[in-house]
Amino acid sequence: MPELPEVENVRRDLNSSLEGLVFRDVKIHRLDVIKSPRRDARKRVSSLLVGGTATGFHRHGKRLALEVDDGRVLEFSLGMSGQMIIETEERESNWTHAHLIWTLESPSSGDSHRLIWRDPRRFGGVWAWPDFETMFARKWSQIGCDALNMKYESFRDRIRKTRRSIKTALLDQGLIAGIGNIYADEALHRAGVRPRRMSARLRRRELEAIFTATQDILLEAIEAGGSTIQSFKDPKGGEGRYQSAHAVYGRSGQPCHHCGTKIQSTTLNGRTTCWCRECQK
DNA sequence: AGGCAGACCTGATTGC
DNA sequence: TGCAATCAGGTCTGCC
Repeated sequence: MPELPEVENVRRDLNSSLEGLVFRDVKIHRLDVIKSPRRDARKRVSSLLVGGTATGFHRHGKRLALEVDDGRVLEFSLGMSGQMIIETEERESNWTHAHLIWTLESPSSGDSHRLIWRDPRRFGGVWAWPDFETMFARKWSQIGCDALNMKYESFRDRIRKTRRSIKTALLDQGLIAGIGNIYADEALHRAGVRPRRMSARLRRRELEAIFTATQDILLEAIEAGGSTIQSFKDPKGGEGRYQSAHAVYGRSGQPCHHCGTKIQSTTLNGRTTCWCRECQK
């Protein structure tokens, strides 16, 4: 579900709510949500940040990581339905599919909080790492550069050398990390480029427009709290507001806001794809 | 190389 | 109201 703007909102919420809190305890309700590969992972799994103080809140593309003061890191991929939930003592709910539940404590006030990893569809996962550098070397450096933390030249070079459609290329996390189905369609509409255009044949002008549109839309979406289509909620239970700004995604058959033409919809690489045949060439 | 179908899952929505 | 079919912000594998 969540793309870069949604994950960034989760990161910011965790940062503002959990920084400086101590992980006191964790309850593991489903061990198989932890995907750590190494044999010694079990030792790390058994503690899962417990005893550490939350100090780092990182994101690369759609991936998220929590770091504690002794260096340990937990990496999260939210998949389609992964959710982080922060609750205070007074407001505890009984969540279904709550696979991991931490208790955190404020060293100054003594207040306690719960952090819940919930993932009904279980397309997401959690990885335990000894430190940020190891995670970066083995995981984050292997995926593409972050869509927001990217130079135009690097974007251009990556897109130019593939013969796939531009939409497929934008969705490829190995090229550029963070863009998913919503924001790929939205960026291509704003840039005026059809999703099936071959990446390697795009003009400089078009590549620049796609780059700019991507960055602008991701930033606008972050500021709007992301897009809530069915189920996205930030850690405090809030919904995104960017879905009302969508120009094409989820608007098949409705008039284009710009020219009034009916928004088209098709399937590209198994993903529903929406575009305007007048605004996009 | 790249397109495509299918697999992994549950839940919300749609249509009869 | 109920029940089945369809669809979903994501990856991954394996086949042509």
